[in-house]
Amino acid sequence: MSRRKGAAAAGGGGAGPMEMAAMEEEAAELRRGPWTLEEDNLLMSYIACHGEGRWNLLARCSGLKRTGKSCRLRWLNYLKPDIKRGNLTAEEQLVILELHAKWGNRWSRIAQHLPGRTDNEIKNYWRTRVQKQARQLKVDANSAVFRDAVRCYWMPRLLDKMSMAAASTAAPPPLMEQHGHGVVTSSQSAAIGSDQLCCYPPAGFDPSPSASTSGSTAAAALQPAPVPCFSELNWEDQYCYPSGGDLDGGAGGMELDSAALLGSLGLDGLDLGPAESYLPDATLLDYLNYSSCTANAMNMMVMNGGNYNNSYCGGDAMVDGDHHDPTTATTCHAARKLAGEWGGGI
DNA sequence: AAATCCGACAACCGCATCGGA
DNA sequence: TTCCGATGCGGTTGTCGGATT
Repeated sequence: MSRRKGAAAAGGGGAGPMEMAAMEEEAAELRRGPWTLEEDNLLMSYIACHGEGRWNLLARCSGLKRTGKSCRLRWLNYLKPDIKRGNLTAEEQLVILELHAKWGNRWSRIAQHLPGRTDNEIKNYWRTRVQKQARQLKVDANSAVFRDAVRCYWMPRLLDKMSMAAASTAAPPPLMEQHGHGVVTSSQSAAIGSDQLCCYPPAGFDPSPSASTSGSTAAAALQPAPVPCFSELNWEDQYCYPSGGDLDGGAGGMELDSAALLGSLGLDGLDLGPAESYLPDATLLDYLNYSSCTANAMNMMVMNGGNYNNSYCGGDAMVDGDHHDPTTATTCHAARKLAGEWGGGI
């Protein structure tokens, strides 16, 4: 990189020799690069006395040999007391993915919806992790194909994590909140490591724009180890109970405990009506083999205003005779019901 | 153990916008 | 209305530390 030498480069035309000399002298004194502890303390104590703003004045009067811009950035991105540090939670990642799909690279706007996070941090997250996934898929991070991949495979995995974190801590599950901007997550803090992104498509995903849903070439490119899906965590142990018949009507099987499932989703008391009115017929094996995720279905439905995308799983779960997941079906049904109760304006 | 690679993030830069004189 | 300094925003790069060879 051919980086310009600080403010010295800004000293363009119009200035006389004396002024130029003064500017060069000033520029020569300006510090660049990483901030020291002393500089941080100086900046913090100045702001404690005089408040934020007027950064150029601050830079001149505080004794810091930094530009006003540099001071502002250091304060906003690092020193400000309400800055939240550490890995982005699954929920925060979800918000970023959703809002970026909506607004694009409007980092500061996105940051406004993530208290304690800076636009710089979000931007870095996007560039280092999200774009990496796009590169592995060999698609543009801003392309519709990649957005679909994010929505259909990445977001559900994040929602899985949220569900799993909720289950492991016995804390209340994610509650969907209705915000003006769209998504919507609770305040869980399921912090995950930077290496734990889970964005892998199922077999059959092909990112090429002209491709159909078969013949995956990109699945192998997405390397993060799959995180166990909600449905892989013996959901039938949690939300089913022994009954005289399978869900498909066979003998000696399990029946879905809708109340328990809805309770896990924070939707206690939601009246779904009779299960047979929306649950499909299928064998338990079908359910176990079907890697759709209950909480995902719920959240995705809510995010999409009840218009669940069949390419994911919900539509199939409701109508496809080969693949059924009663938990998904239940939550899809619940989401549609909620969408209706909320006036469809989710 | 040393060299190299790579990811994460702090920091800088240029440009756009805003607001006051 | 215009000018100009201050501020905000997004793109890009430098640096550091851990992982890998």
